[in-house]
Amino acid sequence: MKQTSFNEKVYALLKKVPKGKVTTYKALAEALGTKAYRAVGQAMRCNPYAPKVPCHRVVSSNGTIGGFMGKNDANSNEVRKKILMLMDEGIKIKNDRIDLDKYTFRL
DNA sequence: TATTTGACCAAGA
DNA sequence: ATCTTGGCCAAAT
Repeated sequence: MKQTSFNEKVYALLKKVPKGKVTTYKALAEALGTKAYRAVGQAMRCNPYAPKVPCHRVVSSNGTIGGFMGKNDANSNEVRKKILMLMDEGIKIKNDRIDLDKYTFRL
């Protein structure tokens, strides 16, 4: 997986998201001046900078966590850990959903 | 160069 | 509420 300028942009923007806040793929893409929501997700899939780029802090527009690490079958235990991590940052999650209105960071 | 794919989104059935 | 469809853009093949 080779990194591209687009990915770098995504990472840079994502790095700016403070703790206790989240953002959506859509918001990120649009903040970059594009509508490539999906491309943003692909950048995450690569995720070359583990702690610098907090993929767990990026959620889908509907408030769900998204796919992340291979989205384990029915239980998605990995995703669940991330949910806990987000909660640890002060984000409230209800039934695997994030309160977007309160926690989405304005880019 | 062309086709496929994807951690998405919104609207319709 | 769940599933399908079409659309969107960039990266990978």
